[in-house]
Amino acid sequence: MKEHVKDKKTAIMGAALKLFTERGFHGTSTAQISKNAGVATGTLFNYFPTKEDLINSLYFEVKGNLGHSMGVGLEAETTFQDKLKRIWSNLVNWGVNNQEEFLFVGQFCSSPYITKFTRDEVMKEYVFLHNFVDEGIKTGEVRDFPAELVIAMFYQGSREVVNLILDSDSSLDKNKIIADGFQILWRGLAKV
Amino acid sequence: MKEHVKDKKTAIMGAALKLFTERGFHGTSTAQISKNAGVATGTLFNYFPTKEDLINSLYFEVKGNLGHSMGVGLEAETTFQDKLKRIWSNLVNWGVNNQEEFLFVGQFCSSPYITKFTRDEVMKEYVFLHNFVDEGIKTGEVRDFPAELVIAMFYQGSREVVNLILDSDSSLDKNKIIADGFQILWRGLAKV
Amino acid sequence: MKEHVKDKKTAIMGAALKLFTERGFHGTSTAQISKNAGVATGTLFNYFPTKEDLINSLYFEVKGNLGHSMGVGLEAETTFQDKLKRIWSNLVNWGVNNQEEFLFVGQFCSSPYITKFTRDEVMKEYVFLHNFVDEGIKTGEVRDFPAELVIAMFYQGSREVVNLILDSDSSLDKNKIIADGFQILWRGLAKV
Amino acid sequence: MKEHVKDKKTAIMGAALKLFTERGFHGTSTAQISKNAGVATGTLFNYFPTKEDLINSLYFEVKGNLGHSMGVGLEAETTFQDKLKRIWSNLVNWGVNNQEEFLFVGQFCSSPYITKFTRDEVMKEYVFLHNFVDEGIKTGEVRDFPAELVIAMFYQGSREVVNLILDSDSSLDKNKIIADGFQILWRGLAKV
DNA sequence: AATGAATGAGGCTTCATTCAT
DNA sequence: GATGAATGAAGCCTCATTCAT
Repeated sequence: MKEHVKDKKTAIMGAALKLFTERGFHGTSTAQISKNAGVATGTLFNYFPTKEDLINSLYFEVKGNLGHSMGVGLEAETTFQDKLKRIWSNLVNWGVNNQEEFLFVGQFCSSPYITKFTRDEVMKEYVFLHNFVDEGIKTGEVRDFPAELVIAMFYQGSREVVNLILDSDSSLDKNKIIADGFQILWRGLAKV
Repeated sequence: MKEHVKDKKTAIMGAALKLFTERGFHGTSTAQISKNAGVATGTLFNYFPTKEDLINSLYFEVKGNLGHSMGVGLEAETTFQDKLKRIWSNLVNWGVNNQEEFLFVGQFCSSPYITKFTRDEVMKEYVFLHNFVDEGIKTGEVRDFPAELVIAMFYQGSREVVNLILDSDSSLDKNKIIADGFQILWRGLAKV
Repeated sequence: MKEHVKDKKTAIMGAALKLFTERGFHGTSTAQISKNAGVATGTLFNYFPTKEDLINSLYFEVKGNLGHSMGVGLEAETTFQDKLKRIWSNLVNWGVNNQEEFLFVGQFCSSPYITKFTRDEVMKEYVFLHNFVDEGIKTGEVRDFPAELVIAMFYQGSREVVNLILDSDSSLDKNKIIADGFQILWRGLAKV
Repeated sequence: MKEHVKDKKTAIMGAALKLFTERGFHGTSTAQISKNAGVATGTLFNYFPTKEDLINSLYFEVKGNLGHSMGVGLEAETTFQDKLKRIWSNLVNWGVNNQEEFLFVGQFCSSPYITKFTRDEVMKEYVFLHNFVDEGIKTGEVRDFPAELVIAMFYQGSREVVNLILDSDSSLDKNKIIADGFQILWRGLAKV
């Protein structure tokens, strides 16, 4: 029974993810979402009181998921550079392997439909990245730039690499771009 | 007479710029735009047959404007690095001085409401940036990375710097961030 | 349950019939129809995706209904003349007893809002009249005129009789006009 | 100058005739009429204070024109039958030679946009037809049917003949249909 | 008389949400 | 919980008409 319930909820979120990404928030009707999810129009509102609740739940889940992926396998790395590189490739690979989620996050990260509450809640997953970079600056591995600047260029840099890989016109090798991108950043950031 | 006409059109585009940026395309009604522009609902449609025509005209104008600004004062610079730095600060300063335009472009550059035609038309302004970077790679000023990657990191990097400057929480010095940002990139890109 | 549904649909079609006939297609707003039918504005579109779909459904139903009525009781008649007379009075009586439908058909039979598809679909009901007249000409009951001409004069003749009967100014006896009208036609058409 | 004025007015009425017939009253915008007439939107309202005024003027002119044509050459005929036949072919030929006017009259003769005033005004042209038929009944040339019935079948009969001739699918000879149609009617109406 | 930009009421249709089954 | 018909506010766009030039 619990399974059954989860099925419908998952189906709704899946359909919403796809449609919101393709057509935007107002461009997608709850009826379309229900239809794509294979449930009745009323059912959606059993799980999400409001269309905005739905997109906020979705954003929370997807961005949280990204936050988790970011840190996977970090303990296996020893040097600061290797750890940072691992985070970098985790970010890029998540985007490449979860294309819809990647586009969704990019599109709605600064959307007015995502409440400040959701945004703040999600940020908690990213504290560790801030701490990690701060640490790097303190220990001198990274040159003395404002931490926000470093994080922003790092995070958006990884997104650009994903875009390049996903861009069907481009025939570049995935792993090479990941490595090249990191090299640019690391040479730019590292001391010496 | 021509002035009068231009007034209304300009007022509509101005209101649309602000509202589209704040609330998205579907989140903004043509009635709101007309009201904010101080014209009747019907007047908007005298100038733009369709809401989509309006946003496309707007995008064309705004992004074209950005394209122009990018190259201003370039002839005063001599070295490749100085030229690139000038482009960088042109980009950042345009964003800081044209906040609404900056956010608008960021939000709608990959929106489905902007037609391929508009996008292609606008791209023409950016050919010179591609050529410039290609040249830099060929002459060895820039290390041998894929040009797309370099351009993407450069362009998006400049956008991140603008975001940081505009971010009211941040109390960082504008010129320092511009310089720091460029330094990170240049060290990452330049040969030796 | 089914009843309830049918109620609303029927109410909408009834209101549409009356209003379209009185004020024309563009002269009638969907809001007026909904209001007259006692349903919400949106409800109309649950049953008819489009205003044009509504008028086409209506035309199909009404003209089909007329087609059916035309042949009622035909088997009770023996001679060709009696059969034709029965069709004649069926046509007239249908018009007199279904005034709104009668006017509706007259007004929209050559309207651009009725699609060719609807028109063709409806025509199927009238094939039998064509065959019947053809037969009459072949057996010599009817003089050798083009069948189209005969049918047109017959069908439109019946319509004129209805108009005369409905015309409130006229104080003529209904059955007499029906008989007179048929007499004129029959004397005009019959051999000898 | 007077010519010039008449030119614009005529152009407007011509465009209106065509468009009203093709797309109906509400289906045609005054802007479309102006455009087709080659004048500015405002100009139309210099001649016709209202869209309804325009269609009423048009109806008055067109139907009056038909009324006139009906009686042309009547004095050349001697017998009642020949005179009636002349009216019949005048009616048919007017319709065939003035297709747009013919359709316009058919479409708007019972339209709510034509005021009772216009309708009555126009009727004056048709008094003579009534008198003519009355006379025929009184002298015994025509059998004793209600005059309204005779006129209705006569007038609508002529319209059906026009429809048949204009119907491109039909390959019937024009003059034969005119003669056949009259024969049907005359045999139906005439004493003996 | 001629023009056409401006107006704003009104038309068709969509859609988030409710609720009786 | 699940369903889907019903609702009516709100959205995009049209259009008859006015009026300053």
